[in-house]
Amino acid sequence: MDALPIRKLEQAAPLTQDERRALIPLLQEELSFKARTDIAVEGDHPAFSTVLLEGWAWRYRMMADGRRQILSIQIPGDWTDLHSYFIRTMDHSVAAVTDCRVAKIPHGKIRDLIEQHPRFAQILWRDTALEAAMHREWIVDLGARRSEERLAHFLCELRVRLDGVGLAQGEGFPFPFTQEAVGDIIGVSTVHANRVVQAMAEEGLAKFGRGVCTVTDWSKLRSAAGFDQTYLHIDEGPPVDGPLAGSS
Amino acid sequence: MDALPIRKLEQAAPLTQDERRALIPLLQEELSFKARTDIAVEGDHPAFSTVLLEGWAWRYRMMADGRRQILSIQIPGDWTDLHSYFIRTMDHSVAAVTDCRVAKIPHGKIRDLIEQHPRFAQILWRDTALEAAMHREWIVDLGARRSEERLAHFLCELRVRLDGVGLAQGEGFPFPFTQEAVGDIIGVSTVHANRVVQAMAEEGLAKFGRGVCTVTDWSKLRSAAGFDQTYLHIDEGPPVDGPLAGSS
DNA sequence: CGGTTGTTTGACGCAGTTCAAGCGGAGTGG
DNA sequence: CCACTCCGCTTGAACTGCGTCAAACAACCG
Repeated sequence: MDALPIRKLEQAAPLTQDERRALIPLLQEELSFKARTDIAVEGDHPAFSTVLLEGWAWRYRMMADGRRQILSIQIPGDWTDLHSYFIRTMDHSVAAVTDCRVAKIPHGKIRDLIEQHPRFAQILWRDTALEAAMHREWIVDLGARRSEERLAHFLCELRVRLDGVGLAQGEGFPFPFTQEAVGDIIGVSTVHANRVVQAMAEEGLAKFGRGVCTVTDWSKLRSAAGFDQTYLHIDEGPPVDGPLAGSS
Repeated sequence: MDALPIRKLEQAAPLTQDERRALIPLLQEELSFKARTDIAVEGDHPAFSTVLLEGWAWRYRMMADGRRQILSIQIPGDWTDLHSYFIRTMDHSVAAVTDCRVAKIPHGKIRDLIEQHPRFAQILWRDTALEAAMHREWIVDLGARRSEERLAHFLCELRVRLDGVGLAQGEGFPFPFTQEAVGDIIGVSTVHANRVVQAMAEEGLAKFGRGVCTVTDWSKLRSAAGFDQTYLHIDEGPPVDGPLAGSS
């Protein structure tokens, strides 16, 4: 179960036995967060990074007048704030959506890990690049898709990512979001989020209930969303002449 | 002039004489692109990364029905596709906005550079993290700000970034975008982009003309945009216990 | 069983889109 | 040097997606 972060990193390239042995101890120090509490807050200067072991989290940004924008969703295996390794000041907050367990990894230990096993720099860096790619897709969502496409696209992304860590079973998958949260994800008001949700249920695209989303016809949802999973770069393998090529 | 990419990397941490000597030869192989031509296209598998030496570029994504979303703006000193070092398939395109000169750096040479000077992994990785931070800000823009705030915010970001590489002089700065492009940046139609541009001129926030944007009252524009430059992480210094701390 | 949190509905208004046409400046060819 | 063309900018009018306000309802929980 807690090998999840490792399994996720290995999507880039298998780890050697040595690398694995070096990484595992770093995942031992755990923190727990209750649902709806902050893991890191805008303005903080964290001295450690965290990896999500269990539960859901999100990045978000509050504006002066109370508007909130959710920036990305974190599922088990994701690094919740790897960037704090490079960037001193948090420019957004991270919160637990459900109850969470995270591994706490002091920056100094990441530094040591990379010094002793330089390939980790590349592996973690790739993770940062993937996160940027997901951000770009959200920019396309918010800038160029209609609200119903956006929600459909979000569901597609979520399914593929959950699948990657074995958390989506068949048609349904966990969906721990209120409609207010859905609105703040796809950039519409709560009222409109409700209408989009209902419209999608009526069209037979997706149903929501008790923390679960059920999709009966994925290909229909995919085409409604215009979803193309290239940007998630799953099972793609590294570039031919790239840093991780040797081991694939 | 061509030391720009180096100067930009040194915002994170000064390079040693050795590192500098290793980096400079990589910037020697140049390519030129005419305005409005593609530097890299969605679906490509680039074997090299590029750094912008002169001119402007942008990342963009086309959708099946012709909608276009611009994902980020590149100015001299920026890496136009560093991520292709890790990610085999381009999930978006990069185009020259004006005539451009870029340095072409084969992935193998980046690999060698990092092997011989491991600190470059950290320095370039930080660049990727900064790009992700800018993407997040655009997500906030498109999801939670009104169109006029968005344009104001975009101008503020641009000014700060241009300032960082010495390309903004006083009140005015180069602004090589058509109104159609402005619309595709801030996620509105061309017609509406025109109305926003005019409204901002009337309110005395910003004037546009002949490839130049003029802002007489920056503090006014800043507050109209709700601009806070934290997310650009300029002059912030690295985290205390982070990888680049020793040299600041 | 009352309070709290999340969902649903309706009415109304506004921000932004779409379509369609006209305008002006810059470049090009005769 | 003028005429033509193209491209980008501008304008108006009708339309629509989405926001806002306000209220009711449903579910959960102590």
